[in-house]
Amino acid sequence: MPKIGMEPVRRKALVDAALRVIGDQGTLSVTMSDIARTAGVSPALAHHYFGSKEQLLIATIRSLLAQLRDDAVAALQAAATPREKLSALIRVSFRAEQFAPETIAAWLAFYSEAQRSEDVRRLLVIYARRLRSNLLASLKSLCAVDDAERIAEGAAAMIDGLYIRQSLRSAPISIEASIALTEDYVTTHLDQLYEGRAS
Amino acid sequence: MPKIGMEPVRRKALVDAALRVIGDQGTLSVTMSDIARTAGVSPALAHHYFGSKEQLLIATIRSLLAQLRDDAVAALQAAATPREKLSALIRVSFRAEQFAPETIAAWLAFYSEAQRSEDVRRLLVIYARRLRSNLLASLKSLCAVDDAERIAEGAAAMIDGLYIRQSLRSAPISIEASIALTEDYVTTHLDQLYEGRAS
DNA sequence: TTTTATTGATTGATGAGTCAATCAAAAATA
DNA sequence: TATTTTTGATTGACTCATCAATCAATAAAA
Repeated sequence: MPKIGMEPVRRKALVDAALRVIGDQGTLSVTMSDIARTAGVSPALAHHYFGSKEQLLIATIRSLLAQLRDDAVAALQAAATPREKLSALIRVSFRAEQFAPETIAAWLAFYSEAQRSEDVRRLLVIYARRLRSNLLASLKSLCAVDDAERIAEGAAAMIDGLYIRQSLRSAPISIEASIALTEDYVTTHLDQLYEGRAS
Repeated sequence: MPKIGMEPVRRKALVDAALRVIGDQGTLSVTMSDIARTAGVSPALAHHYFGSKEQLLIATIRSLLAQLRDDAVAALQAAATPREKLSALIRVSFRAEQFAPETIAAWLAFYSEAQRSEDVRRLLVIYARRLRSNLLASLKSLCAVDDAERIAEGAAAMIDGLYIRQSLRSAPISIEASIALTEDYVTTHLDQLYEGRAS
């Protein structure tokens, strides 16, 4: 079997397998054996290519993040006006794929891991910053900078919060409802800036 | 040493120790030894009183929840009007103690565990429902029921989201800022219902 | 003496990481 | 073309550490 140039193929297979296994089990306490089996290779090979479980996990988060970034970039390009870009960002966050129970479970596991691993934390901070700054960029065209910052912070928090609530699967809020709630937040706060000027 | 009537004392000590250790390490993958040592007893005693690690963890979540409930009840009683009750609920959620990094780390760990343990999930659902219904009760006095439901959902999501973002400790939003953001959300949405009636 | 509290010692399971050995494609050589 | 050498890919078997859970034994109250 050994053909040459297997490395990239195996790396990708292992990363994909890791994401699937983590999502299914809802924890980072999955075994290298589980991941390797899902990828169709031996545990030893996983160690051969990634050196340690920690490194494989980090590569897995990176992959998730890259995917999210690509989606956001594409969505932003397809949108013309700042207001449309805002909506596009919100919609991307709640994509069916992103909002799938297994994906959410994986995110939660990573957040929890970030309490221990500085590397993981740094990666998640990148995600948080990116969401915030993407929102901010569009908002700045629509209102004053300090208002924009406040609204971006609020919208980002609401998006993350809807994720968490989704993870409990109790009275699950639909994707559309989540989008509507976030859109409503942004719209209402933008409108408010140009209507009432009382205290 | 063996004095009689130790059981409740030890149970409490173990639960408190569990919460502290979990908060410090940011994971439920703490050892019974760690917890027992922190509580000043042997690991065997922890098993004696709780039967298993799982049971000790469940008792720990229950304790966190009970504390939160008591705080909420007290805060609600001290508030007179529905609008004041709303503010009180928001403030309780962001109490310094609740918002401490270790407490947040513990919450995250429990959310992650809820993906696996039905018992844990059920307890967290109780928390989510309670927050939502507390908010709802006050909101119903201030606006139409369907608006109240929407606003309660949004406020609850924002509170949870601010927690998550706090857990990353990047550009940490202060307690006051978190309260202000949530208050602003509620206020703006309530006001909006009585001002603009355009599309 | 009986009961309750408590622990040290032990067990059994699990899982990360290592390593020497194997296998087959590719490259070099005849 | 046929043969040998080299090298990347791959794994089974093993080590070492960790940890939950058990249990028999001890000590102090009642």
